[in-house]
Amino acid sequence: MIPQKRSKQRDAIINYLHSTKSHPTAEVVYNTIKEDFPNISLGTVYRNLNQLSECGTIQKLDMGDGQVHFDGEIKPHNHFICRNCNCVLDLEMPAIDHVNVLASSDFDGEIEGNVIYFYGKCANCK
Amino acid sequence: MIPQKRSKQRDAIINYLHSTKSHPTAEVVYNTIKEDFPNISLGTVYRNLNQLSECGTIQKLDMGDGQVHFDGEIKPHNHFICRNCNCVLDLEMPAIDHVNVLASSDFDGEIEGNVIYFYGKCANCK
DNA sequence: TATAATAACAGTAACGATTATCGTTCTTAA
DNA sequence: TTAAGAACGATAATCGTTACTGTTATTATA
Repeated sequence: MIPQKRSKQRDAIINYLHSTKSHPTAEVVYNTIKEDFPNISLGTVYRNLNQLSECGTIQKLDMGDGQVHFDGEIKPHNHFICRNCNCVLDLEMPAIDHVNVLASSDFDGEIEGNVIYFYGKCANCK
Repeated sequence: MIPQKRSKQRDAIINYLHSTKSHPTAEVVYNTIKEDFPNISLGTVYRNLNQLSECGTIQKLDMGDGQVHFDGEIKPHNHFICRNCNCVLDLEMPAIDHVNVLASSDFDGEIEGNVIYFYGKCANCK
């Protein structure tokens, strides 16, 4: 689960994700890291992305476009997906926790959290 | 896009989805319909599920478990996913549209809608 | 009711994203 | 410095889904 030995490849992946506000797929991460590590394997990228998201260093985003995206920003925030260009943007907004209370009325289980995705047109596509 | 000829297979898929409150995957739909149509093809199930969700007869749900789920209930409602048993439940609650306004402040694009998934423990797993 | 056009089918191959395997290389504690 | 084994690169396998192809079923029209 938690990495036990350091590796240059993993460091590079973390650095890249912390340096960008985009929300790259594994493929994009792979192609980017490849510039510095021409021999890196796609499997290595997947293994590290999964490991890092399991231990909370990065965030895994599934927004329904058939590919998982990764986000170096781990403080809670919401995401916007453009229906036109499919770009993914962070939304700066207060945590929306009160909807959990709304959802809890008339529900017998226990609601621990929520994930909200917003859809529409980004500034460029509007 | 819109079906032009009727088929028993498609009717069976619609009936099944309208008769259950579960949110089956294509695989589950396939195995269920197979009881009445032993020769039905998985491709037929996928083709019809996609067609039906395109024309609004059913709803497509991507909840981040790697498989798409389908929902015969098309009036807007939210979903709950149990972190323990992975079941998917409908949440009876008012539409949560005001969060779009919250999200729109400080955002230059245009927000058209949102999808909220709630996570936690269902009544059985609590 | 019979016919003809073609939508929808079953079977299966192909695809794309992701995961698993395996022998080799690198990291790190002793 | 060394040895254990974590992490790697290369590649095969898996899984969900889509595309293709020849056949069957639906339906508008005669």
